[in-house]
Amino acid sequence: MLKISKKADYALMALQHIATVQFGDVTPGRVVNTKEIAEEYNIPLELLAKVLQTLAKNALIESHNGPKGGYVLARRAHQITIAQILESIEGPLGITDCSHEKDGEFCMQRENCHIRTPLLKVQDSIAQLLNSMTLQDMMGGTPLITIQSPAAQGVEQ
Amino acid sequence: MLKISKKADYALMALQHIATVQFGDVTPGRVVNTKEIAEEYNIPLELLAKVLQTLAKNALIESHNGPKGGYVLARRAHQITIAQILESIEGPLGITDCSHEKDGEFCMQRENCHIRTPLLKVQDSIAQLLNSMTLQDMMGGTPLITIQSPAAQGVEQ
DNA sequence: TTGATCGGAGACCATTATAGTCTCCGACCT
DNA sequence: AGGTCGGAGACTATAATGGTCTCCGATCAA
Repeated sequence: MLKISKKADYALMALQHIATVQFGDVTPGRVVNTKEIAEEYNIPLELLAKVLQTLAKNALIESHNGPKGGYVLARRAHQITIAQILESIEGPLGITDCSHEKDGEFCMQRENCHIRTPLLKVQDSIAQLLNSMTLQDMMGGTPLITIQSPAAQGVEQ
Repeated sequence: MLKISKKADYALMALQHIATVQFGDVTPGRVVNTKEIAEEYNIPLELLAKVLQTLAKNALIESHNGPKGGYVLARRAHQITIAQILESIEGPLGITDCSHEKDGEFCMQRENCHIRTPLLKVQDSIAQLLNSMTLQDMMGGTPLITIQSPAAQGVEQ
């Protein structure tokens, strides 16, 4: 459950790769093309192409046409959050169908629904988590954040 | 993205309802049948039936056959976590395909994959969150937990 | 200036997951 | 014994997913 799509997976791999190339020690600032990433990670070329195009449209990367073209990060790695990446590909975070109900839209359960509010809290927590992690956290072996939840203590599993 | 299924939604509503009836002030200990829940929340009866059967199989509720039959919580509300409910319906939490890879199974990207470890951390955090919330937290208007993540401060959105 | 190399964009397709329905069975209480 | 309940399975329609194919336009370098 709560699985992210392959496309989102590919997006993360690609951005991690671009970030590493761009801000690494070997060839800093180099432009990375789709084929290079596809081959490195065994991702279907054309599918990855669409993913990268989407990321470019969402201004996470910049595209350069023509020979020697490819992609470069649009911002520094620590300014690109995991949430932004995932949302670029999969759309806004929404635990439930009613997370983004417009005015006048109501799900069939709404009138008696008692779980909407708590679920939105859960969603907010996940959003916080995904917004607190950046591309930079996925580079190198830097230790990652762990969640401290007040209610977490004393809950046996 | 990261949406839970309708079935899982229905499971949460149903359990919240059963818990409220069972531990509420009005008719404590009463057995609740499928039809009652389906009508209260506008859930398709037969679909809800399957959901409740699954929950029973996973020992979250106990079923009683025959007239005057129905369901009762198998444990007290604070001993049933949101994680347990969701996993009963949707299977184990898994952000990525490779979350539950058995020995010898490898996704095509595995050999060069640099995002697996960080993603598993994210998954752990979400697991913690869902395990720290119980059915009881969904009853009444009790304020719910909020996540405190060390990296959360100073991250602009 | 022309051609190979890149991204941009769209239609298209197969497979799977989801949401929901229908039918029949067996347990049980009265 | 009959009506009320859950148990279980097959079945279907629709949508999302993952992936492919084709054509276009930009661009650099020979």
